[in-house]
Amino acid sequence: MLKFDIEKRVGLARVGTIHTPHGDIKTPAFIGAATRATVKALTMEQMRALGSQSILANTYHLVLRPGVELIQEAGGLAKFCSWYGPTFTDSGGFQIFSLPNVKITEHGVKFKSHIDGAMLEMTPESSMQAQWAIGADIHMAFDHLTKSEKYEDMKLAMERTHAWLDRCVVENSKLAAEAHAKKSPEQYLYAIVQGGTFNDLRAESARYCASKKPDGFGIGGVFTADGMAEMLQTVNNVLPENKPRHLLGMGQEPLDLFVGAEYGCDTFDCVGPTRMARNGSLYTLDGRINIKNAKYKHDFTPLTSECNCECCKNYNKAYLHHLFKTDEITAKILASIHNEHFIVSVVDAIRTELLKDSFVDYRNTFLSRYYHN
RNA sequence: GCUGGAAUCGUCUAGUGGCAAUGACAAGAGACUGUAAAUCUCUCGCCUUCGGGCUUCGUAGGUUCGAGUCCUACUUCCAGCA
Repeated sequence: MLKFDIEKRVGLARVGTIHTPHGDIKTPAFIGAATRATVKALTMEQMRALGSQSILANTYHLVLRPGVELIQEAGGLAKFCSWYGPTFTDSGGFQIFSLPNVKITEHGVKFKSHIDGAMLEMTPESSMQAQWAIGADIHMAFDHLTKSEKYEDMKLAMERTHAWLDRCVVENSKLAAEAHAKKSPEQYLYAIVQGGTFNDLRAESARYCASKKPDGFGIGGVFTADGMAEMLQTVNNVLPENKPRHLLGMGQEPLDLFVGAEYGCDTFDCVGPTRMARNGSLYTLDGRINIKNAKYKHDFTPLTSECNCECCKNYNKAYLHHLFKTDEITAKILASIHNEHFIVSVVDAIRTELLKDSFVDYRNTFLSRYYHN
């Protein structure tokens, strides 16, 4: 069983530590999105230096390339990419949602590979097998997201997620027993709560997931902060307190992280910070700015004087503007260092402020300044 | 000097008688949430009440209902010959 210590509770919020075989995660924490075993534009050394505690890779993408066998040959995901710390994998469920040409049946999902067009099938069993082979510390159950906003569709997706969770749990036990026999490190399974924007479905999903007694929970299918507080209250009041909760995919907006942590989520992951960075949209305490805008051409001040990332400590906005306008690789690297550091730091600060009992003041001050415009 | 060829939005370019005129780049702005994203979208002659109006393809004339496109001269550039 995954060890999770909670040292402080403030309402639904908690400060804790997830103990994995490859190290601890002090929560709340932002997990870097390393979809293809890399956080785009960043080295693992840079990730460590900017304060990241853990990364999350994607099973679908790694199955396609380089293939699960190669990662096994390397000694698992962490060794393969030289991340000497805790790792997560997402199940591939999100790709049902994001890729065109997917065929969903009770058995599983048929994808058309976006690389060579080959038909591939992923099932709860095959996702579990792939995740065990990839060897991250924490795995996500294979779930079903839907683009539909209709209640009936959301209910069906949730029910399928539950049926698949049953199969994930069975397969996971089998694989865990095999690993245990071989004395290889333990790996853990998070069930994923679905239910969309419907709180009765969310509550039902949380109850169902909890009944399966997984090691932790992912909360999936969340796309905006609208209604998130209420939804998280519904879900996290049902989920057992003593297990970690990961809010899947949210964290592009600082608001997501404040609401997520306040209402009981422990970890977050999001591609937003690095994608924003590559596209020139950079976080400051006064909101995001587009560094490519002409007004920064002659601005020789740092992005923000209150940031101590490598980018802000050493470079100015005019230089970053120049790097973006000339499409230099360094632009994306520095911007990614900054944005990832910014978001990791926001969540770290939430942890600190919860411990100091000053969370609410911090949140109000931060958000009113950040969303001032 | 002669003989050819060329001149179109900031740049390169499409266009060989029929709607301010193609594409790329540059420029300006926007979007992005478990990454098919180093991506995508919009604007890009001037004015506009968004219906449209006005002025444009080196310069000046001409032919034509109509010219970036054909003709004449000039200017500039390129190539070859003197």
